[in-house]
Amino acid sequence: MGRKLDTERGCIYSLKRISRFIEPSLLLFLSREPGHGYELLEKVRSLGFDEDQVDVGGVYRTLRRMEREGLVRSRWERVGGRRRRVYLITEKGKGALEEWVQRIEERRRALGRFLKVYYRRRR
Amino acid sequence: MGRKLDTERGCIYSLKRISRFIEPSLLLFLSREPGHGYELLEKVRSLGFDEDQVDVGGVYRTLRRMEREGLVRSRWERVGGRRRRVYLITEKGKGALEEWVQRIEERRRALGRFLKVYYRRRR
DNA sequence: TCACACATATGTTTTTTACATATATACTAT
DNA sequence: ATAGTATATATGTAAAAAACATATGTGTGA
Repeated sequence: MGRKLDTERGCIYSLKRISRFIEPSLLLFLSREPGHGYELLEKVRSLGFDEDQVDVGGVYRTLRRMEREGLVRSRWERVGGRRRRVYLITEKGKGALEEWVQRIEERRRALGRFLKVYYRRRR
Repeated sequence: MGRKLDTERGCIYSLKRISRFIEPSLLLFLSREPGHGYELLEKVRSLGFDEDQVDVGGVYRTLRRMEREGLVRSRWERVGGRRRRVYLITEKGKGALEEWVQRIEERRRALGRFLKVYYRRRR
């Protein structure tokens, strides 16, 4: 999106994402069961972090990066002639998820503090 | 920081910030009362979004950008010989804050969904 | 006068995001 | 048949944001 495009779109304010959620979300779903990119994309979208759509390219790119870093492994699968790269979480990936969860709980509390300050006077 | 530096530091996992909180936090505090950068820096830090310290440069840069965008205005003040650039929120800035609050509430709910999925099976 | 807190700011590099584009197969309606 | 849509996996690139370093100057207290 970006400020430039916001203006082009005619939006008054340009609010961007408060992000970095693709990696933890992918690890989360992969910690439950193996999955492929397209499927994981839908699951990540279901969390609703993004008012728009989650970037498809971002999901695939993040999966490949996580594989390079040893957080996940992958293998090709063929389901009815359709090829899929199915990802599995590694032990290292599980450790990373645990850390993400701590981080996310912290972040959620911080957002709570933000809102507490916001609503302190009004309403 | 970044992945490279994480490795250099000897960290096992490289978790980065889930960010974009400086702008909304500055608007939040300025919606309560005018303030200058150094003071606002401390207030933003008090929200605890960041496990580390909030970037000083980021705060000042964001304030200047917001002024260019008309979200805040500023004037120099002299307090005991010490010069400060005091910022005030504008009507446009208040509008932007309202939108940020919506966004932040959404985001908080999304984090809640994330954690709900995480804790669904374990514990 | 030395250190430290207060105060503001910019330069630069790296990382992340956003958006566009490319490719290929399977299925579904016309 | 074939055109369109859903499934599926990527990469290229530009813009934005973040991280980190550095520069500068004043006030205050030891």
